[in-house]
Amino acid sequence: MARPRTPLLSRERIVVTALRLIDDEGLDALSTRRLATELSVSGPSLYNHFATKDELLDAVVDSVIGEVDLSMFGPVRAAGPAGAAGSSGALGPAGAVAAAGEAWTPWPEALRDWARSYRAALAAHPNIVPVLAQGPGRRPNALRLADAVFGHLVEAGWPRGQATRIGALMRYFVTGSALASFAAGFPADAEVYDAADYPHLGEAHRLAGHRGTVDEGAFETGLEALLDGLALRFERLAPRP
Amino acid sequence: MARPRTPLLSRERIVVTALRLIDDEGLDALSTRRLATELSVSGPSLYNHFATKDELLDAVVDSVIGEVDLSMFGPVRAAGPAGAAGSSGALGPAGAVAAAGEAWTPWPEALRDWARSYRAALAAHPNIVPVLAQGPGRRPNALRLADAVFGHLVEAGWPRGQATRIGALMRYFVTGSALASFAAGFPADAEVYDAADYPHLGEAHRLAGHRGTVDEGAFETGLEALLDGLALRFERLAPRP
DNA sequence: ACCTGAACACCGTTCAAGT
DNA sequence: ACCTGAACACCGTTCAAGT
Repeated sequence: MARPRTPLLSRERIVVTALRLIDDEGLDALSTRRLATELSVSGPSLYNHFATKDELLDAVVDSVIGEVDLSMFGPVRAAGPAGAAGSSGALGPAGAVAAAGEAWTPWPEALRDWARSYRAALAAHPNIVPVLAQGPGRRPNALRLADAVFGHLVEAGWPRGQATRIGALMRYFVTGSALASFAAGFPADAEVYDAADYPHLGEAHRLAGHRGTVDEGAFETGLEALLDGLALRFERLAPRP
Repeated sequence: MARPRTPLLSRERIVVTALRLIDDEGLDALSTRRLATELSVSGPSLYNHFATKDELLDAVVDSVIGEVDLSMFGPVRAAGPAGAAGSSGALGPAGAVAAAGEAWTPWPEALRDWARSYRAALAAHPNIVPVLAQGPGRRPNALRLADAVFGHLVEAGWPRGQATRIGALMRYFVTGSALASFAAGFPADAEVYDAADYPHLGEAHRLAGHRGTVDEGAFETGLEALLDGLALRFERLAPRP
């Protein structure tokens, strides 16, 4: 067949199919040959659209990050020619509000909403989290996310150094919670938990059955604890009369 | 040569060499053939000691978890015939103290010390964290860790459901922080951070250079925030007069 | 019991060849 | 420009053969 008049593949079709394969069968199931079969082409065809498998994985990861809601951090900058509506010079909340006519969300609330959306996006595709957790790299959506969080915290009054740390620690917590289910990590087989070896794990075999609620509860508890702890720190920073 | 009179391999030698390979060259560099070469044997020899590569990886992971300090949670139960000194039935701190003659560490302090040791052990081998984060499975050291944390929290007065969530959220945070450096995830190349696209990331190219302090600072900030937030919750739970 | 080489069904990637 | 088959240097694992 050689070259068809209308291309059989596109980057988007490849990315979507790769993500589905990773979701359904795990990261190890994604081989270039298997993916090509899934797309009804031969293996090397993929190299017309991605230079390496790593570049393909990068695109898959960024498509997942793109699902994270960032609207709580203020006006979304257009992907096209930026700068026109740019509030890049804004030094505080007042500036952002004035520029966009949008309500400015207090940082704890914004952080909470964002963390939930972030976790939801990642938890929908847990098998790819180890790749994504390696950092933003040069992926546009990941950089946009980092920019939005950092910018909002600084505009809210956090010193830049602290804002960096908060961005980091929030990512630690969210990626850690999305990487794997805590509950499902404990085998459902009761015989694993010999009372002589593990005196407190007598009920651990039930965890996997309550996977959803356990993990969700742990995430929410941790998120609230983090925000409470950060609020204490923020008050110490800028004491209110 | 066939079978030598003294075995060329042992599980421990294989595990140690595998971990070194993973640390030095990444998880992908660990192939059974490459590992065998490193051990001066042929590939299939490994299968006399581990049934599969996954079983080998499990052993490597558990050896890393074994480095985590659990002494702050009280007397270490002997690996041999347990039960003799067993405080398995202890319902509170007083019981543990009496049984072992050891000081009982308040839960926030114990949790802090443990989290630091946990992170240090994992951060020393970041390339294997994705494997380890999948949960304790049937690995003895991982189960021992879960047992110690949960047991201590319950003895400290946390309801069992809350204790489970705290164990989970602490693991989220620690594994997330050890999985990858936040700072190193941002390319050191300043040209990545176009001001039109990412107005707040103008200094992000400097992050990688301060990798150690940024990640350490973020971990410590997050840990203190978590503990502060949990302390608030604990007070609400059992209000002091 | 513990090691070997040969073999099987896989990998990621390159490249010349086709339209 | 975009697809193909053939080829290269790899994989994890099985198995019969050796001592």
